Amino acid sequence: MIFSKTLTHWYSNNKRNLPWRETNNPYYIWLSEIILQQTQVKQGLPYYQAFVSKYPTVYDLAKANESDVLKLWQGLGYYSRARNLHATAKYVTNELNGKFPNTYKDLLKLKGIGDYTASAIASICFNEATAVVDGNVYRVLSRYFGIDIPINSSKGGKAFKELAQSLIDKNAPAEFNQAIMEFGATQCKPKNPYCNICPFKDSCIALNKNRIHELPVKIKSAKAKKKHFNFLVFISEDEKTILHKREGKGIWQNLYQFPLIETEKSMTIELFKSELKNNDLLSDATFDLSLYNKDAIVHKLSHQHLYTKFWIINIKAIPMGSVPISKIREFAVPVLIENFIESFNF
DNA sequence: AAATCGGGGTG
DNA sequence: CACCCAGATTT
Repeated sequence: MIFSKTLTHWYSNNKRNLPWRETNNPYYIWLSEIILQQTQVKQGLPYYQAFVSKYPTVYDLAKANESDVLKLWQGLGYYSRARNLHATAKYVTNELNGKFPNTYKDLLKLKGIGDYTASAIASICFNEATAVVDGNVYRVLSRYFGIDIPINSSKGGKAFKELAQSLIDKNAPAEFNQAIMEFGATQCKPKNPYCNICPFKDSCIALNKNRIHELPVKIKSAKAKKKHFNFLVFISEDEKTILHKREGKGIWQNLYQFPLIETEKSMTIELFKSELKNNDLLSDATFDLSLYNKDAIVHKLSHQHLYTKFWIINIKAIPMGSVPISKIREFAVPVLIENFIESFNF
């Protein structure tokens, strides 16, 4: 009780003004929570504004095309969030008559909503006392209580959820949940937290045992794998190119890209010319090949480092599946492709 | 339980 | 370079 009181008092004096704090409408809260998954407020804020502006209600989002939703999501990453967002908007509109579920248990059934998001919506919109556990909560609780169970282990997930649940103010769950996250985000930061002005400085176990820097404990993930991407940037005499939609598993599902040839090693122009001889897109056409970037562009993702070369292919005509170059900015593309499009002088 | 899914930012 | 972010889902 003293913990939650101290926390919410701190919050009342230190909370940021954020647009999703001006409403309890589950559509807006849901939208903000999906956008903010693994995403800092600063990065997500403009996307939230754009989505609210373009899709003011869940009905508007439901009747959009997935390609338009992905285009608005472009650059934010973790694109399954956008696909699930759209699918859930359609489900809520068509199967639930536009009304979001109003309990943790029922919210959990929706695509893209896991324990954290169900707890956030249930508490903020419906006053249900379910504790959120996000990266901020792991950090605050592991430090304050001196807990060194790895936060990304199944044991840690359960332990911290139960601890947060035991601490939540059942009379003000929305306030408590947002307070502990805000506290973790702006005060009890990963590096250089403001312990000298912390309201918990006397009772924080990590601070008093000088363990701030070693908590929370996290199991390390594998290092990223290197890949070599070669994009084929076709340019025909009538100013058309080729874009392919990424399908199946893997990164960037349902986004567009130039035709891709992945190779084991970095390609020189000689190696790549022979690589192209047995390519469907270029079977018996005459073309002129040049390399846009001599040194590979390294695009770093969580689990892959993409060493990328853009190959320019000037060709007389593109028989099928071509796109006017003037329209390529209408497609949702990965940041890697977007950066190329913006820097290349088409 | 471990791997996968992005991109921006910090120290 | 490692680590983190208002996590969820698949393997």
